[in-house]
Amino acid sequence: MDAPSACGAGAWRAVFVAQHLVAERIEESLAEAGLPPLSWYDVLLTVASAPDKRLRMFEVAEGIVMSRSGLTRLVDRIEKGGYLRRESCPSDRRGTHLALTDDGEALLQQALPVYSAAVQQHFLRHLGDAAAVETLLQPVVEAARASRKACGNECPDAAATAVAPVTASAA
Amino acid sequence: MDAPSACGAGAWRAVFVAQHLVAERIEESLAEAGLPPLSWYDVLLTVASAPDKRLRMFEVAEGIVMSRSGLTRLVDRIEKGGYLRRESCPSDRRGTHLALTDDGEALLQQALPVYSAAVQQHFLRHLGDAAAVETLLQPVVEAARASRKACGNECPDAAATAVAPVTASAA
DNA sequence: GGAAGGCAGTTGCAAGTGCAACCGAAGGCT
DNA sequence: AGCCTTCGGTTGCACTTGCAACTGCCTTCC
Repeated sequence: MDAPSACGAGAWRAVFVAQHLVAERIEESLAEAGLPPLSWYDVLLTVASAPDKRLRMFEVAEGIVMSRSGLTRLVDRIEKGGYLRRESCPSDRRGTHLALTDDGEALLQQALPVYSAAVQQHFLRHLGDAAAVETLLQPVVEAARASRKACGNECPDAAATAVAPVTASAA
Repeated sequence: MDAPSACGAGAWRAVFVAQHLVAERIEESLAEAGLPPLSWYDVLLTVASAPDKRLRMFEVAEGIVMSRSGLTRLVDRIEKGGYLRRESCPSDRRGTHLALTDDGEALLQQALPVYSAAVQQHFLRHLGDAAAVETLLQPVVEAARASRKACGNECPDAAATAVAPVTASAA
């Protein structure tokens, strides 16, 4: 009777559970080291890895999969901590550029070893083939991002497909 | 310069982002169908797949990776919706058994096609080898669960490391 | 040039979640 | 038996997040 797992939902559950558990463990490692929570590095690392070290709010929001309002508050906190700076965007006066402060760079230097070690210990260490996971999930991420934007308004074909029952579960 | 991805964190990012994006899309599919949010099915499916259709609170909390207090409130909501029933546990008077009501079973019958279709469309459809992902992540899940319990009480040496505050904010 | 519509970011508000503290019950120890 | 520790579940509280509404700016079209 366990159709869900039969139709491959087990893989989804695995991703779901693994993400929650590993995130939990990484948070714990960071907290133990007296460092800010994981979400801060999502932002800081995204900004740091930008070609010119500056990124728009919406670009970061997209990169870390967070709502814009959520990012506004998150950036408020990080900025108040002194690790991030809001700058006006010369090309678009609506926009805001995010840039790391010196403290922000220092924080990354301090946190990256902890972060990397946690990822290694709680994730990579137990993963047979990390590259395979990344490769397999890449299309999922891309499709979901595309579908996300498209559905910002609506998704006609997606909705159409959604009504179709899961054929695989017929097993 | 992208050390994080070099050290394999790319796979972690992929899992992180994929989970968030896919969960978002599934939530959307459920909402479009006028169905309750994903977290409800985490509970209902977990209970429904139990051998005797009954599960303790802590078992469910563990299965869906949620704090006990969080589950208490979540079960409050589902129970108030009429889909779940708290029963006293005969073997342990501290305990609470969760069981589906008839409406709960009906809800699952109604929701599973939508849920499965969403998983199919936003996840499996783009996944080359679902079984491989599940297999690769399984050890991660198990290790994280084990590590979770172990540190559930405390991690003395880790606490020692925690005394160092982040000095970078001294600017 | 001016109006209409869309986009970037922020704010009010409500919902969901975790931590710490608590209560009652179970199990171990003397 | 009685005490003490541990465990299961709930509650108070604070925090984070998303949605909807709003402001200001950009873009398009007349």
